[in-house]
Amino acid sequence: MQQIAYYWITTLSLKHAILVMLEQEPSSGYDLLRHFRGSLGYFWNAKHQQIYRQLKQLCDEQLVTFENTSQSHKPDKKVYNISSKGREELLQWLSEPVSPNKINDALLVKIYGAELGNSQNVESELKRHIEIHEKRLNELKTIEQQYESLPEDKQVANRYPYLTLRRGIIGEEAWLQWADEAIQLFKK
Amino acid sequence: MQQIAYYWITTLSLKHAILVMLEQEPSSGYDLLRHFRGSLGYFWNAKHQQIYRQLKQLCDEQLVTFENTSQSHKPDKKVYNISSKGREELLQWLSEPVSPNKINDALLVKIYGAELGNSQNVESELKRHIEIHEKRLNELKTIEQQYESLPEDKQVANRYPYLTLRRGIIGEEAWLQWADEAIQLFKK
DNA sequence: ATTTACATGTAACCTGTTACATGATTTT
DNA sequence: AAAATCATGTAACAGGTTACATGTAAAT
Repeated sequence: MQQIAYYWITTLSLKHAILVMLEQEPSSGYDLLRHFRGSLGYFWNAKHQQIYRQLKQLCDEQLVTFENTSQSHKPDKKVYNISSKGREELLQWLSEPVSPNKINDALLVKIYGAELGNSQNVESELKRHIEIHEKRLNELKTIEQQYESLPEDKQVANRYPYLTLRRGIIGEEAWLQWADEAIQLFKK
Repeated sequence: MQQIAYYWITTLSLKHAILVMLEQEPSSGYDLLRHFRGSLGYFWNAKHQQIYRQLKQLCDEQLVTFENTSQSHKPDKKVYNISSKGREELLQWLSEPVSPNKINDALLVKIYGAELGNSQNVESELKRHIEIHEKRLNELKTIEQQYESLPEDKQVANRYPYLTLRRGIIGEEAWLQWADEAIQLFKK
């Protein structure tokens, strides 16, 4: 069996993505949501319904605890903390292998089948995506500039998150480079 | 609402990926599975259980038809054909926008949290992934060489699938370029 | 002898999305 | 006045994974 080396590969990463964030600082579900929309969102996505459901499960498993916190001029919120059991779980997960990212890219399915339909539709769809990716690249580069203006000790402290940012930047640049090639082909 | 422009964006792409393949040639579930493991697999993945279930649904929706085919020295198989209703559905889908690819990358979650655990574990995990990506890049380049040795008319006929191949190659090269940066950082 | 390829499925479960639901405060 | 942000949830459904299930034929 070719796959035997991978049979113990772990999945369940929403759980661990949340634990990583809670390890950095106690957060409410809404805080986590914003985190997912910001930096983490470039490599892990989740909707609020998923986050709240997952937090409930994490409570049931005693991997996190929470406290109700009242705020002035804002609704109450539940602030979650990672527990020692949660920390153990996280360290265990960090030491295990993961399988490479699964890719399901509908735009490429469309391009693959572009011959069948109206290729102009596909071309304008491609252009729409180019705008989205350009915007995202600019956002990432802005974050990179902020990182580069940090004092050196803070840069060192954040070097691993910075690496994930670099992944985003390199990935988006490559995407746009490919899109250039694609546009050239559609022009022919 | 920022998202309002996208509210009619379609999903459901396993369905359409299968229809695209059936439009090219009638296939059994097993044929589709191999297709997903081969060229298409670099941007759309599905397990056999998912494919067989989806084919059943497509039958129920009358988007495909099938015939039982017996083969010598091999088990019987069901060969599926796209129906005219399926062709309509496919053309409709090709003309609609899709949302950009959702990314959920567990390796990046690990790197993001690398400070918390043993960074050597993360480094060796990264090296394992580098091997996988190098292997995949080589496979893609082999397919590209096959494409380049085709006569020009066949190259033109396959230019859209070729574009998806280019996406794979450029994407893998960028991934490996990033991994180089990452390895440099771990050495420090 | 063992593994890989061929070929198709069911059942249980986990993960992710969409729709529905509420309500205060702040900004435009 | 309308929209965005803050804040948390339920319910139904769709999409994807893992485990179970079976059996032949060809290749190593």
